[in-house]
This record gives sequence, structure tokens and C-alpha cells, in this order.
Amino acid sequence: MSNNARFAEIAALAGDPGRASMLNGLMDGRALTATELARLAGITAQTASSHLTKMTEAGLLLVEKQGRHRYHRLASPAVAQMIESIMRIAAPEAVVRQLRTGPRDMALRAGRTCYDHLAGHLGVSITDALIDAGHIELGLDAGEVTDSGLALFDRAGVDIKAAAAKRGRILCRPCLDWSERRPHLAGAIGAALCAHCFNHGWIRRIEGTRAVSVTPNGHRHLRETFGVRYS
Amino acid sequence: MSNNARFAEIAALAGDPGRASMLNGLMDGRALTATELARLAGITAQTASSHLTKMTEAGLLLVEKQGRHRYHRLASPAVAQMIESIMRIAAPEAVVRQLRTGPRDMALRAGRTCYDHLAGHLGVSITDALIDAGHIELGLDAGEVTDSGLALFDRAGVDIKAAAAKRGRILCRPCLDWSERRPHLAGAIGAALCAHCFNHGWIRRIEGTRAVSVTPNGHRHLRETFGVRYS
DNA sequence: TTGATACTTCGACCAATTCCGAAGCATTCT
DNA sequence: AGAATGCTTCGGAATTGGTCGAAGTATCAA
Repeated sequence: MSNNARFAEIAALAGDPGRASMLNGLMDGRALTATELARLAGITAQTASSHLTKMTEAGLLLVEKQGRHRYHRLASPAVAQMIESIMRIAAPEAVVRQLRTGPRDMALRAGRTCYDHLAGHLGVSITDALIDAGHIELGLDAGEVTDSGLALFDRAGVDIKAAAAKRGRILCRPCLDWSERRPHLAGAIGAALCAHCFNHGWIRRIEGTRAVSVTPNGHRHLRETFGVRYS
Repeated sequence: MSNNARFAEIAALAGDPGRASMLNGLMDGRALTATELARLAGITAQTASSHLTKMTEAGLLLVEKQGRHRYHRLASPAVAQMIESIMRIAAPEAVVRQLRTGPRDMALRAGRTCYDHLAGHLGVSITDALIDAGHIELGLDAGEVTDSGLALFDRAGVDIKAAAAKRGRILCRPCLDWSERRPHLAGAIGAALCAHCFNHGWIRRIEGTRAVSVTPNGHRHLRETFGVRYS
């Protein structure tokens, strides 16, 4: 198969409404069963099975058998980045027609996980607060954690040692938010921060979606520790 | 239209072999006429016209009328990044079946432009040389130009001032190469370096493709100035 | 063993989409 | 003006591909 045909094949897989729903449902990095994904996409189990087989064979998904369940998840962070990059192109229109967005969409805009880090209004707010306080610097191409940021993360107990392994300098990745149209903190640092928030009960996943809500406790800590003015 | 439907629509547009050919043909950032794109995709002008209309309406392409020609180009760097991210998922299979790759594919693997910067064996070789000499540092998430790199680019006449505007530090973006499976230099610095190579006749575009070849003059300068061992 | 759940395979139907020939419009060349 | 080029629109044929009912396999629970 030619290179171009492979390209079209991959894009076409993401180009079906049902499969698109499933892929987006897997964007939080969790592994879901075929039935869960079918319900999520609003299709029957047979149809979902067919879709999942195709996506798995094409290398978009990995499947793990566990008893009578089959857990599906994105095959790699690269797949998540592909989905995010498509979302970024697809979003502008949605922003213009914001009137039509339902409550579920609103929750996603307020806060969500983007595979392994935080996005939406929440993600951008945290990022803004870190920038304003001089804890990180973020350009279009890349970003960096400053010495004060390093101290802050250390004090707060966010484990960014793994990301620091390379050299002295801690670099991080900006990710353009499709709902806010502004960059938020991604990469290893973003992932560590997101994990920290979940582990300490600062944020909680809203049942069945990848939207997250901030707990009262989280509100307080985010404000006190990171200076987030989360409106 | 729901957010998910928009997502599927965009992905489906990229998921047709003809349209995929066109998008890849536009990946060098140039603007091509409808007829050129039709020939490139191996379809008739009518069919191409229909495809181009759809992609333009969806915001993937911009069209500029000039006399009786209509020049089409990618609507934004974000679109180029989307295409690149899909390519990254689509590539592994091609690597395995490398036996089947024709001469055109080989040229692309040797060196090509990735929208505005250099990729392929050429792009990776330059990046490796810069890293080895300590001119840049590149992590998975982000990279940075060192002081010695700053001096080198200045001495060589590569204009990276624009990218330096923000703050003192020069950050750069790594881009995972789909053919080499290793990162190469992208972002503003990568674009500036690529432009420099074209402007000085170090590299030349291979007619009708986005593959590039290194001129004898370019070979010498890349070796002497940047220490590239381009095999 | 019996029944229930999770998932897949098969087959047929239906809708969407691609495709090109023919014709039409706009611009440029002679 | 007349002819040629670049591109678009129209209409109908052919194919692809999603969908679900029905039936089949595998696992688990009593």
C-alpha cells in the first residue's frame, strides 16, 4: 500500500461520526469496553465491534482482553496528538456557533483532560496563573519552567523529577486549546500536574465524559498554592 | 452542528485518497492551481474542483484568484500540523514494507520540507549535528538554542531574531520525523534555517514534489558551517 | 447445567459519496 | 471577434461503507 493510501485510510477511520465519538471518548487515556464505547457513540454493539476491529488493525487502538470484557485504549500519545490536532481545526466553527452548544459541551469547555494533561478554561487558567507568577515561560513553540517554578513544584509535591532527567533545564510543551484558542501547559510537566490534581482530589472526572470539575478543596488549593483565579 | 460531527467532517475530508494527495502536495506551503492538484492526485479537473470546494468551505484551504488561475494553499500552519500528525500515525506500516517504496518515496525520505522546515534524513542529520556540537538541546517536549548556537546562527547569518522577540531565551520545537522516527528541528528556528538554505542555494526543490536535494555547494557549507555529516 | 453477559460474525439493506461526461462561465491570447 | 485555457456546475451511474437483525462464540455466575 502506498504511503498516501495509508494516510487516507487513517484519516478516513477518524472521519466517521461513530468512530470519532469513540476516539474522543478515549481521549482521557482510559481504557473502555466495547459496550461502553457503543453506548457513547449511540450505535449498536455489532456496529461498534466492526469499527473497533478496524481501528485496532490500523494501529489506532490497543485492546486488552480481561475476562469477557475487551478494554480498548488509544495506541499511543501520538494518536492522542493526532486527534487533538484535528480537533483544533474542527473547533473554530463551533466557537462561532457557541449558542448551540449544550450543557455537555459547556462542561468540556470549563475543564477537561487532554489525554494526560488539563485543558479547557481550567487548564488555561492554571497556565495563566503560572505564567503571571513567573513560574513558567511559554512561547508558541516551547516553554520552560523557571527556577521559581521549580521550587514551587517541589514545595507543592508535584513530581517533575522524571521530566528533568535529561539536563538541568526543564522544558515543557504548550498545547493550543481548541475551546479557549490559547495555549495551555502540556507535555511531561502538564501530565505530572494533572496527575497531582487527581491524586489529591482537587479535581474529579464527571461521570462518563472527559470533562472534569474542581472540588471545593481543589478550588482552595489551586488558589493558595498556584494563585489560580478560577472564575 | 455538534462538535463531534465537525471533527468527523474534517477527518473525513482528509480521508479520501484524492484529497489526501492534494493535501500532501500542498505540504510544502506553496500555492498550487486546481489543474496542478488534479494531475497530482490523478483525477479529472471536475472531480478535483469538487474536492477543493469542499476543503475550502471547511476551512482547510485558502484560495486566491489570479487571472484565470485559482491558487490553493493550506489555510494555516495548524492544518499542516494536523496533516503531519496523521502522517506520523500512517508511517510505521510504510517503514516495515520499505521494500515497496519507489524512487519518489526514497527522495522524500532523503530530504523534504515539512511545511516550513526541513525533514527526512536531511532534517534529522542537521539536527543531530547541531545537538552533537552543543548548539541546541532537544527534549521530547521542547528544545532550546544554547549560547553557542546563538553565536553560530548569528555568524552564519541565519535570522532567528524574530523568534527571539519574546524573552531572552530562544526556545524551539522538536517535530517527530515520520520517516526517520526521530525528532528534527521545527518551529520558528527550523523555518528560519530552512529558508536560509533555500536562499543560499544549499538545497533545491525536486521538480513537482516536496522532496529537496542538497547542492554540492550546500554539501560543503552544511559540513563546514554546521558540521553536518550528511551521508 | 442453565442462564446471563460481552462480544463477534454474517448477510442484507440503505444512504452517502465519488466519479466522470457534457455543458457552461470567466479570463486571456491572437 | 474568435479560439483556447482554466475552472465550475449539472446530472446520472457505480461503488463504497455504515447500519442493524439474527445467529454464533466465549466467559462468568448460580
